[in-house]
Amino acid sequence: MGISGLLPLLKSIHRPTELKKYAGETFGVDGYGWLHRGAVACAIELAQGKPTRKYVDFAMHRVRMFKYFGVTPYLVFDGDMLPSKAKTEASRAKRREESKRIGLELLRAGKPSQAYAELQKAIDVTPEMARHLIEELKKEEVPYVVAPYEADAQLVYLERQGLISGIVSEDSDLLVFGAKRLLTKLDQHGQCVEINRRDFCAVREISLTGWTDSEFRHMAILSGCDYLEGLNNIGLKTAYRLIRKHKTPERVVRMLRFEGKHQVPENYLEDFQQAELTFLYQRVFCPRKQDIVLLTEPGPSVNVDEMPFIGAPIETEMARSIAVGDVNPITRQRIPVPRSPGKRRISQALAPASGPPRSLGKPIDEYFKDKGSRRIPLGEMDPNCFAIDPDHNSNATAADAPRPIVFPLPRPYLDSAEEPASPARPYTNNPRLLRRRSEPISKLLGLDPFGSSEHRRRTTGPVIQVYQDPASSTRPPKKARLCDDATDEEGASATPEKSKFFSATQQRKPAKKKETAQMLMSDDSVEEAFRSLPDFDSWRSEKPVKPSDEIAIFDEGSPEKKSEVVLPAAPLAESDNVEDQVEVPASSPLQHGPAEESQSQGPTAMTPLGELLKGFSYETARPRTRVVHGLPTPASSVHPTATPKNVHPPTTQTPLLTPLQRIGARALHRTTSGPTPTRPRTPVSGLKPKQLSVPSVDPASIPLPKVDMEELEALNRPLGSEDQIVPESDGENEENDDEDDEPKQACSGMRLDLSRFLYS
DNA sequence: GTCAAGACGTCCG
DNA sequence: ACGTCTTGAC
Repeated sequence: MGISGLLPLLKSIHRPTELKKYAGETFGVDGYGWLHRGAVACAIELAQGKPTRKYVDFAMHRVRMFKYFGVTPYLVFDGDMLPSKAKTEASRAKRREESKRIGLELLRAGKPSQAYAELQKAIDVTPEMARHLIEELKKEEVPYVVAPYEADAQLVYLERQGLISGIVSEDSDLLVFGAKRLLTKLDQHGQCVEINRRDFCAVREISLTGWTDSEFRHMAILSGCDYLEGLNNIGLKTAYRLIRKHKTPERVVRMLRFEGKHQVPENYLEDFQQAELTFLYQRVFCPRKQDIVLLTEPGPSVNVDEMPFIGAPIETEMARSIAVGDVNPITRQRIPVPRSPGKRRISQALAPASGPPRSLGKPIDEYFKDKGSRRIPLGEMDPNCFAIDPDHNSNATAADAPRPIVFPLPRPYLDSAEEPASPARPYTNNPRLLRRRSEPISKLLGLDPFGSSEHRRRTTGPVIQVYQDPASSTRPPKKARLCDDATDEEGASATPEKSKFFSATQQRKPAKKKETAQMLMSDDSVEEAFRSLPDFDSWRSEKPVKPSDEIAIFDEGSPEKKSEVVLPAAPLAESDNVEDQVEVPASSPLQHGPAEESQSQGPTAMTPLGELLKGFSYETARPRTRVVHGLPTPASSVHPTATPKNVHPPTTQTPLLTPLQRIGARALHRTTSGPTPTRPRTPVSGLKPKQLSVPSVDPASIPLPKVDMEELEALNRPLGSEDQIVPESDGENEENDDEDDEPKQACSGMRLDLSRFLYS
């Protein structure tokens, strides 16, 4: 279930990838999902009560696929259901029963296909089924855990703890829980799609730029989620608009009631808050502490006792028993150990643990201190050996029973810092940057209703390179509609900025589509870009110009290129050495002193533009993005989705740079490692530089428009391993990162992928 | 009056 | 994921 329509809404930040690109990492997976899919294959047998283990086979097949690709799966199973879900679960159970009945009838009636279809709806994944799978997982040393309540929350917790570096799931709820890295649409070949929280700023469908987790969550809940029915006629888009416009759920509800167009239940707000608290504080099992904890560390103002809806507390020993799969999380009864399916595996199971890396430090040792018993193939044990009296069993379990195997990841950066994961891929982590960016705006403004004190680990900052071209004729109206009423409410702070910007622009091309202009005005990604024009500052320090003139630079090249230039909203984000010339310190008087970042830049922080922008308190408080002004070959800033006209101009093909551009290009070149719109760094061997510049590629030959070449390159780069290799790198010593030192990395093999990717 | 965005229901893998 | 229906804007 989850939030219907959320994943499609984020389509523009879907990054096609393959599992093998995450080799060496551990990914959490939703065990229920795999079991369910496996169960579909044997729906009939299950409905008939026949013994079958096909669902186990399916899941294990996936496990092996993960291993094959070098990725460690960390299976997480659902536990008990939350009170808030109990009702819906009850009705679902009823429906399953109904489907089962109908299905079996159809079967008897000799309509197998219809029966099958019906029986698929009757599938119920039980703790016993999970237990069967768990037995196999133990044999293969696959880490797993049974969540006290929902697997989603558990997965996100594991991710925050750095026990996994991402989550493989089809459930969009994970994003609402705060997942940072989600892999979806995984197929049997290992193809999948990555959705990264840090890319949210790049979503094209709606502008989530600067949105906090809190706002995002509000939007999701408002549109309807598992914990709270949505209001009639309010889907995601509308919810987005409402939150954007009114900022807080309270105000949204007040407005809705005032307008009377929507009927809002009496206690909607209370329910809403409960839903949110459930997303925030649901109980999970911490493999490190071996105990129940809350998904989010509660602040002082949070009274857990007043939140029964997040699930009842669970005693430590019980929680452990549940976590390892010994006890049914719902009934709290011991789950009988299934009779051995796997005699063939005995030897393997008995084999001295080759499994988990040994030198892993103490938490791990703890997990393995019960090694002895773990080695005994449970499947071969007497099923009753665990059937102890309830009083006693918890103790026994805690001490003797197998525990989830937890591999501390070979990913130093995960544990090292507050700023965890900044993982891999096209990203780099500049803690400072992230920190800055993660400051919730609403907080700054004192708007956050439920005090989004939340997690410290939020990743909000813009990270990926986005080539939003507001002028792109592809989507203006939609966005305009989504944003327009936001603009009129946004108040004085925002408006002037826009008008300044656009008055300038419009003067230039008055006759140009008015529509477009309006759309632009309503598009805050423009503000975003404008606000953060990095190099404006630097430029100006050398040769001050009026903002409008700066804009002019963009426009001048060629009218249609304006779009490209205006927006590469950006990313930079990830450059490690951000503070160099390229970065625009500025923009946010509210948020941070230019202090640290501008050793060399100090002065630029308050350049004319900076001052200009001072007025826009709200806007400027948002995370900033970096824009790469047209310079480096325009090509680089062309997003694949750009209309052909954007791509074609021959001029874009010529890498001729003005001196100024060269400076900028050099700076960017040197300082960025993430996907940036900048002129390509040295391409991976096997690719000619030219191939990286978009114009040289026929747009038509690019099947996946959402990906741009820079990103592709970045994606194919072994950043994951970089992180591992350079654990402590604070970002200052990686100048060459994205350049030619790649060969050094242990990923020469991946290069092939790039070309494949490019031309497939 | 038209058009299109968005919500919602149904079907499919 | 697709298709239909309702609603709101122009």
